[in-house]
Amino acid sequence: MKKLNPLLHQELRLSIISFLANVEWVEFNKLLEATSASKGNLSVQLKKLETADYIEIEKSFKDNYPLTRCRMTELGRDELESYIQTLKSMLDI
Amino acid sequence: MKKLNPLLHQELRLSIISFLANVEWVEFNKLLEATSASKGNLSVQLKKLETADYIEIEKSFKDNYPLTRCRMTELGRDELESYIQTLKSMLDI
DNA sequence: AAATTTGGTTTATATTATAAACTAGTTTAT
DNA sequence: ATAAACTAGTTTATAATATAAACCAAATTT
Repeated sequence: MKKLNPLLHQELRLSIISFLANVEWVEFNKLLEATSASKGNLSVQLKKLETADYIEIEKSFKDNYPLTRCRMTELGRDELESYIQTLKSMLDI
Repeated sequence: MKKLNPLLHQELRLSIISFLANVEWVEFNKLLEATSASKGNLSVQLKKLETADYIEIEKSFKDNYPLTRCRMTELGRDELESYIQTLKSMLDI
């Protein structure tokens, strides 16, 4: 039985990654809304995904305010695909 | 976005449940082999699943040794099905 | 110019997972 | 018959992880 990637096998990070899978650059606040996470938790989990190179984080300013955007990397996409395959075989779906 | 049942969204417990989904009564040692877990971890996670009534645990003796068998309950089966549906919608699969 | 809001980050705490240590007994070798 | 080794687990101490509360810097509103 193949092991589930523990970085992806966590609800918030999986929500983030599966959300990012369908779009390009997404703002922090958009993810906040999409995932219903707290800001602190979202910040921490985004950094973990970034550290693993599953997403990239780009910081800028918009209308004078800091603005953080994220998008998935190729590695992130590959790992998600692989995670899904593992799940499918585990669950027979 | 529906929440993933945290009792099932854990690798070992998910392995246990998805293994039990396809069989009837299974012995502790069989699960040990099927999941490659440590005995302690398996014992703990089985108890959690039993506490939630997702599985039942039956203790007996075989050839003088204690023997523990488990099987899934109807609730366990329902919750697994529901977990899979949530995952599918989350991951678009 | 004080109070509030925005857009986050850091960090302390709570939760969870895991493996090491233990229990209780059985079998085997001496 | 008794010590050593093994079976089949459980308990518990520690490690890892998740989460939210507290914080920060700057911008805006009053």
